[in-house]
Amino acid sequence: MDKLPTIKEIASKLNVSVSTVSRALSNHPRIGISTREKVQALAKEMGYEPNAQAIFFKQKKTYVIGVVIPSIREEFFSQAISGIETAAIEHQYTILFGQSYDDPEKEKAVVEAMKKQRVDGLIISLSKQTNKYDHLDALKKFNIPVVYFDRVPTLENVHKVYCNLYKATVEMVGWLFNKGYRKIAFINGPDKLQASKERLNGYIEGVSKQKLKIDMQLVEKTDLSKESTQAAMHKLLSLKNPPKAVITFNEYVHMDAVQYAIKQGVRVNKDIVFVSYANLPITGYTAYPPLVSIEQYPYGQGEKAMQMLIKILNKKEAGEEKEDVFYKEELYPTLVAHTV
Amino acid sequence: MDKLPTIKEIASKLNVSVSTVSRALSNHPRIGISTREKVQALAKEMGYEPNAQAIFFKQKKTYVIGVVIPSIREEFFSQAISGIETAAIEHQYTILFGQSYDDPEKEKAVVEAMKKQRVDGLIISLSKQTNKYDHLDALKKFNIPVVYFDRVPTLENVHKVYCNLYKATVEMVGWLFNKGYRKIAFINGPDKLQASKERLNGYIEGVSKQKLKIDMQLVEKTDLSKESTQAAMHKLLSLKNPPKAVITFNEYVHMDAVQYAIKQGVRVNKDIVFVSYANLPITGYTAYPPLVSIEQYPYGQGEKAMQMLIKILNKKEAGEEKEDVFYKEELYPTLVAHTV
DNA sequence: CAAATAAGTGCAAACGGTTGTTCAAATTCT
DNA sequence: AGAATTTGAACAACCGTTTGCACTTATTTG
Repeated sequence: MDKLPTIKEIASKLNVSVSTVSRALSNHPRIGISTREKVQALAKEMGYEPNAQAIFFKQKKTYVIGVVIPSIREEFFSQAISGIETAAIEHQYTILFGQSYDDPEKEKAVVEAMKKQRVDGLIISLSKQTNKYDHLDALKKFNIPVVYFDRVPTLENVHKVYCNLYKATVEMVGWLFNKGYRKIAFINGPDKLQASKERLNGYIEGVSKQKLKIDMQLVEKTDLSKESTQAAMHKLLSLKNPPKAVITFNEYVHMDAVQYAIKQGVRVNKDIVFVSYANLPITGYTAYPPLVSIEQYPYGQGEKAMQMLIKILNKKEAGEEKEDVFYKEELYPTLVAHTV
Repeated sequence: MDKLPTIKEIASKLNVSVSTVSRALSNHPRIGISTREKVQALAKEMGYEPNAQAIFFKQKKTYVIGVVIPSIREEFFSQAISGIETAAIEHQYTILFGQSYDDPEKEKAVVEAMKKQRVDGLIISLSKQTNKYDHLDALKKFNIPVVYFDRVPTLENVHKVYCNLYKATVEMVGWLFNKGYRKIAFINGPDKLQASKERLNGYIEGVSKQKLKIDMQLVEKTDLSKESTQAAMHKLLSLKNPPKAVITFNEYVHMDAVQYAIKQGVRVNKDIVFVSYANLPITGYTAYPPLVSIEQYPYGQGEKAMQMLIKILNKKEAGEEKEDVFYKEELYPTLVAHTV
């Protein structure tokens, strides 16, 4: 309805120029004290608020960061978002939000929408199927830096924050070994994810380290869907010699695997024990939490990713940007026994 | 580094005016076919993309909707966000995201940040402590319509989407009665929420309807924190005549109450049965899901809220806006037996 | 007391587009 | 052929704010 007050209106009411008003409002020293006060008083009275759109437009800066994740329904990512938001707010940035639903097409679409909005930067955790990065490379032309977190590409020349799960996985196998388990199965995630490779390598190293024979029959894969996880679990249970322990890719895979095992009459954590990655709050309420988990710090990863992005943006503004410098933050998680 | 191509550069390279380029790109009929093609070809070659910031600025429209919720970590809200996002994307809107963490101060801060960003509209689920609406009223001056969902204020002159839980609560009490339960306790949420009032009224009506005596000792309250819920459960268990059934405000209260009860040696769903509101995916994995829940359609509420907001925005643009028309969408949920 | 300096403002361009209006050339009509 | 019309493209204003520069007074300074 009624237009919002602008600097121009203040100017004309006071018979001064817009530049004077602009300077008066920002306490520019060249503006006389009386003018300054008059302007500020009127601005207040009229309920003037600077139009951020206009300012951002002029400054070619939006103070908006795009955040793209596979699915907000996964507690892991909702925790991550919280970390991202906290860091963003601290630095006056806001968050433009989008989900890929693990679909590369949708991922591309939201990334493009964000490009359109001219976000200052982008934080993304890849869809599990993404194997081309064109849509993200396109952001370079637009001078929009990208920080990957958790589900990062294996590329070297990108900014990223992630957990290196290799060591922790070795440790986890060792933990199981010490508890007396020898047949240790592993349900891994999609190949394309760096995380899957690390986990697999950790598993292999862990098994070797205990001088056990590596049996690839014990290594299954899931695309993270319930069905796929059930199929993997089914295969494992169908072995002549089923495993005594199962390591699962993440909490959701864990829950689905456990659920399936129970249906098959397995006495969970008795016939077969389960351990997993990620230690989420919800775990405490589930029927069969993993005996131990590997904490992946979703909140911390999100926070660090945002901080990294802000650092990059600041360098850019200061003109200190170097094309070939890529930041990498690698966290080394450890085992946590689950607190029931 | 290298600036992005603008309409101006295209114009100068082709020796035509910017207006011609602008029109050529938007297929304006007054532009000759040959010029049009030349322009579009060059635009493509240069990788031109319109600067949405500039356009939005001129059109005084951002295509950004602010979304404020208490906490993304609650699955209820992450589901709601998904619904909101789906509807938004369909209509080319994007989502600016913020959490209040159930803190009125933070809520105010994020609402103000969104006002600064000149969002086209706002969707909000109130913090459980919010009792003043100044920060939201302030948006009126900025012509930013607000749609409340789920945690809506009791005010009449606002747009809102919510579940009316009165009827479902009556039904739930009836269900328990039919199963033979007579001493039915109720752990309710914060007073200020409309939802709490509806539930309480439903409870009272439900109990009366079965010709049972209303015993206010059986009605406890929680601020939704774990401690508060435990305290409420503690009180109920300390009664000379503890309840045989407990209705809890939501899933989280349910889980905390159950956890506490177990610690006190209660055999859940044997000594005492538990029923709850909200039927979330995670429930299927929990140790003691409620026997029945009242589905609150978080996804649907989010989606409807977004659709409502878009309708309002469209009316506004068409100039059909009426100051005193307020939309209200009331959903009437029903009981669902929990699928384990 | 003229000249240099400082203080206080205004002018105008710029950010990247859109759009109403104007203007010239080409075409059609009478 | 001259008038009327259509076609194609340029001009210019505008959105709200910032900012370099110029300009006018007043105040110092030599």
